[in-house]
Amino acid sequence: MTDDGSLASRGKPRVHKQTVKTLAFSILRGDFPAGHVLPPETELCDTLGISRSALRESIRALKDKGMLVARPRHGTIVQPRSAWQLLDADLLSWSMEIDPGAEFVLSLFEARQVIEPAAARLSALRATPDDLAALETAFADMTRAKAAGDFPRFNEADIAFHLALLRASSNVVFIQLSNMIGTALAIAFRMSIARAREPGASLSKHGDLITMIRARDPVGAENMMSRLLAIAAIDLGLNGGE
Amino acid sequence: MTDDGSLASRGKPRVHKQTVKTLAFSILRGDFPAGHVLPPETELCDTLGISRSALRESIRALKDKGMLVARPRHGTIVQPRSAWQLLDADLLSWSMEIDPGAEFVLSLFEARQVIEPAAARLSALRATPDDLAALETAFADMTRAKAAGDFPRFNEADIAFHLALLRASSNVVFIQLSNMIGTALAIAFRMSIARAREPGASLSKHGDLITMIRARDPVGAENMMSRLLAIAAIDLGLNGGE
DNA sequence: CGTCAAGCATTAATCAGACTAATGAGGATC
DNA sequence: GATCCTCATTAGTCTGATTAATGCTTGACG
Repeated sequence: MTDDGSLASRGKPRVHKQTVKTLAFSILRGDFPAGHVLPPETELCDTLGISRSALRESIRALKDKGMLVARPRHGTIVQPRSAWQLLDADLLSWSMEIDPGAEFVLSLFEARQVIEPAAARLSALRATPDDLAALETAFADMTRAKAAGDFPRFNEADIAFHLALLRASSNVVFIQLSNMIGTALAIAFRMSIARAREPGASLSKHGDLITMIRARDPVGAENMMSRLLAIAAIDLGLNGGE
Repeated sequence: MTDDGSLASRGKPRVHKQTVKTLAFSILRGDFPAGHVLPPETELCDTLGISRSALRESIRALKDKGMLVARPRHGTIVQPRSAWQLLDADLLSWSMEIDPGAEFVLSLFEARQVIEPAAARLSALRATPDDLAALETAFADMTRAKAAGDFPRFNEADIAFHLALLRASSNVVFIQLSNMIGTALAIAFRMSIARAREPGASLSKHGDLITMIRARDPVGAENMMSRLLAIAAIDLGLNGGE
């Protein structure tokens, strides 16, 4: 799921996976605009130099993501963006790799501002010792990475922290949105880099949040997370939504 | 996407789609517990009476949903629930059809309590005339259906209302969660039926919500939606989360 | 007896080509 | 002009053969 062919991710460059990415990128890049019918299967097989089974499995994947629809006699046609399942793990990472788009970035952050405080509240009510340990570990990694000036590693630990928080909420829906949150954080990091800002100004707040959760203070945890995200919003140059 | 073979949904009973459902149901029902390897492709083809291409496309779909993982020499193994992408449209409807599960239902409702008030707030800021018209139409349908005592139709209109609200928020992430919200509402409706309760006690609140949005009152809209959901929580016998 | 490497067997992944079915277009019929 | 029939196009399905990945067995070696 997380491995592409680009990085030598231990082993096996499956054909259809590569094809899926190729086709998806073509669509994302706009080579095939919405409503456009792409060439017949046999022709595409020729172009891509693969067999029909492999191509069909690739197309199946893209159909399940809402990017394509196939009908006999008509061909395979590209669906408008509105039909895509943008929260799909693959689609999310691809569109991030190409170009997230300002509107999408804003939507992601708005969603974080709503979901993460709620997750913090629930975590304060339900977090298990294991959950707290995961949060502590991530926080320790963040602290260490910042001290070392290793910002990529800091971002990684930051993401781990927020995902651990979602898991601690014990809410299945929130946990399922981990991909979205993780992607949003990765984008935020890249934007910070682009602006030559130092990320991690809110490090101490993360520690305070753990304290709140440990103290079983749902209101405090929720507020702390809101404040944390408000700082992040300023860092990103967003107005914060209010 | 939305059509199954069960209902005569205008035309074409595709083989692999039926197979996907069959396999998914077997897994959901627990015939194949997590970690279990299902029979080799050739054998499964025999059992199901289909060709390998069809079976393979079906398995691809389930792999993309996180339910299966295939490795040469080992076979295709069933993944634990934690690896499944539960917010996937198909998976959501299937697990609802089989058995939602109390924990999952609670998670869905908690997510609604967080997301929908926020969507209401954003709608008050951004709703276009078209969005308002969609809300009005859905509300009118609700009113009419309730007057006629047609509860299934009422539920349908209710879902349309909430989806229109998400769309009016202009937040891509919220819009993408339409499936989840719709499913949650459908479950809520079935639970109400099971308890022999009359749904729709909060009808007037929906109208008030439209008024708030029309008046561009974000705080009022958010509060109204929260109250509306609190009523729904009571109807469902949930404690409401606070 | 334990360790490691080569070969073997199993299974998914891929390829190749034919056949089937759905469906819109265009022509024949009235 | 409208209706029905035929046909061409394209995705869907089937069949079976080949390739590649990988755990397991086996046996050599220490």
